[in-house]
Amino acid sequence: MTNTTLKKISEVLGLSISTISRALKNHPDISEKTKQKVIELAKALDYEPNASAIQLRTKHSKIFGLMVPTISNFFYDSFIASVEEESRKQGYSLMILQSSDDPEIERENLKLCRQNRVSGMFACLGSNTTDISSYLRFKELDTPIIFFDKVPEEEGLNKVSMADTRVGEIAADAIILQKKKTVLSLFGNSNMSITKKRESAFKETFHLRSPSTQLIVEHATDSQDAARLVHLHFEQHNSIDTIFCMSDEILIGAMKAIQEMNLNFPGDVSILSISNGFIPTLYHPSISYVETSGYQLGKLAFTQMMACLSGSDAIMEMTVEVKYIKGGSL
Amino acid sequence: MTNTTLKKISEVLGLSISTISRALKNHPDISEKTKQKVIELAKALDYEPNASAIQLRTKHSKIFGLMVPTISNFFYDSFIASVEEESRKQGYSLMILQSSDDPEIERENLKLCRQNRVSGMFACLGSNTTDISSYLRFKELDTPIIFFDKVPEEEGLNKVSMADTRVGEIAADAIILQKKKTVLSLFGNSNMSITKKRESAFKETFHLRSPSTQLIVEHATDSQDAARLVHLHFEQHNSIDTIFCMSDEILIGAMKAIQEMNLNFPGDVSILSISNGFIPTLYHPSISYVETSGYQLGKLAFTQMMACLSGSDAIMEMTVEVKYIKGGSL
DNA sequence: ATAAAGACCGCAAACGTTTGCGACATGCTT
DNA sequence: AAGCATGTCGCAAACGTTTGCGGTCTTTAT
Repeated sequence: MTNTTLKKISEVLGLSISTISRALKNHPDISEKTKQKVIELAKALDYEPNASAIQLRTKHSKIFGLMVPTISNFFYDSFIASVEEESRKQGYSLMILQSSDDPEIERENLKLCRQNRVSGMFACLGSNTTDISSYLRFKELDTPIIFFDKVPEEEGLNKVSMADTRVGEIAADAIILQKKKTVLSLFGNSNMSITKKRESAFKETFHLRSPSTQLIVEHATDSQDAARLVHLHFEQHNSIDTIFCMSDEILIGAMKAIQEMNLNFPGDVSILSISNGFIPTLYHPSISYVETSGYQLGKLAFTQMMACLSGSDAIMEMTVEVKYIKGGSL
Repeated sequence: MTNTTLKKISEVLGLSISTISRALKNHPDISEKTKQKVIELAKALDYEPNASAIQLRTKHSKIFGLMVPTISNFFYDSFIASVEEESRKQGYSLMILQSSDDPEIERENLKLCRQNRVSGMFACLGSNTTDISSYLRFKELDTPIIFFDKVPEEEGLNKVSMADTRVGEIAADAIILQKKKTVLSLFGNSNMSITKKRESAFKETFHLRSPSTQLIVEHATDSQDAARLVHLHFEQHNSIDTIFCMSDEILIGAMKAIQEMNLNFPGDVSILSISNGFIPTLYHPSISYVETSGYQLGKLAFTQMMACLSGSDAIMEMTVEVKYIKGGSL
């Protein structure tokens, strides 16, 4: 079964290729009669325009690139789902790549996107990405690039992220309000800007409003590490009354440790997390959390992308607002 | 910043376009000296081949299409991650679409893939998809299409799935082995072949090996519905000693209900689930489950895709083996 | 009757590659 | 000296579209 092209239709109908093309796009130059004939035959022959040819000719790929460290992640997958949804509505497709936190793969993937001449790029930095020159090439090519979640610290780039300092503040406030004395605070990889922001705001808030609270700060590399840290500190301090987890991954580890130690919450220890809400509601009572929604972030990123595409050259750094969701654990 | 093309390089070097093209592909016709010069300049000018032009010329898009009902799902996202990983290694990109279980969107997405002339298609049917003619068009175009997870019942198609009847058997066996008397069995949407297979194998096994076990069978539409059903049956029967959940979604709902009723497991009730293992290990003790790995299924789908692309015209229906993972809940 | 104005359509170039074929020069064999 | 193989390269067509421009024919106004 050979593909049907404009040429084939034109030959059957005895018309020129350009007429067929125009007829299918409802161009005013073409008479209604021929339009009807063309459309009919096109349908009969299952004509589907060749995207490559159109891209080559028009230089509009109608494809967005999207890179995340990993797709299997509660935050990213909702972000992706959100962007995919909007893209589809606007007639764009998504090309999704995962970097696996490997700078080499990251570069390769970016190259792929450039070669496919994506119309725009959504990008989340890997945790150990230091050189962002590969990202900057998109700017040289006038391809808008929107950084999300883990964004570079350089100025002059389009970024959307959760209001991470607010996240830190709100979390700290919630804990302070409950008059907690000793809180084990678990953060993620400390060279990510997201960690820095959340951590410094968190600490700062305690410093200002409740300097007497004892803060034990740790950095976990993953779930297992978080569990290890919780075990460790509960063996040493028996005074810990609160655990704060800056991400789902860390929360999962912490909860495992708590259940293994047969601790009740909020009886024996209170828990607060930062999450999109899915994981916290799996537990009983549900975990209190500061909400960061990948879905909302996706919407924001998309509108920013559209703004760029429609000619706005303003560089924007936007954040989506966050709120505290009270569960039963704090 | 204008894009650099073969033409531009050729003009600078005073060579023909074809020579540039051949030099960059290490064609034997070109002398080492010119190759060096060309490669050097190409690098200096940040030459990146235009994928659309290549596609148009060679008819190889090097892009796979992948459609799932939703990306935000423990099973699918690991499947996607798996396929993405392999694709990248083989120099392919992935175009990911979600149908949101809407046949209309499903058709639109498939059209998009065809227009982009994907080299192959990975597809999972939506729960209320009945007409698969839109999928079959790929076959007419000689584009391999691999169905996974929720596959059509028609013959003569490439399919990979979990060994669903085995899944049902193993689950039933595990319950029988523990001599359970009354089991509340929660399945999903009953017009999906995956549900049918698991359910009939499950029932059949009980029928053969333990006809005295009382089976209460229900179909839940989602997590909430599963929770509702558990509450409902526990108010009526106080003899239920086991709950079986055919998916993560259902397990989550069931667990919520159990925790709300303050039931201990496996003390008050035993639990068995079908899952990739992530959700079951969040609870304590961890839930026993029959393992179905999206990751493995992805690998299998990919090898089948590669087989199709390398000319094999054998239609294959393959399944990945499953095993019982004993947790503490049964 | 003639000119002007639409209405309708075709020509051909262009987008950036790949590739079969032929051209030319050089060195080697008889 | 003629013939032949070999090493390097360029020509030009093709992939499937889009689009500026120009052409023809019919209609309408003068």
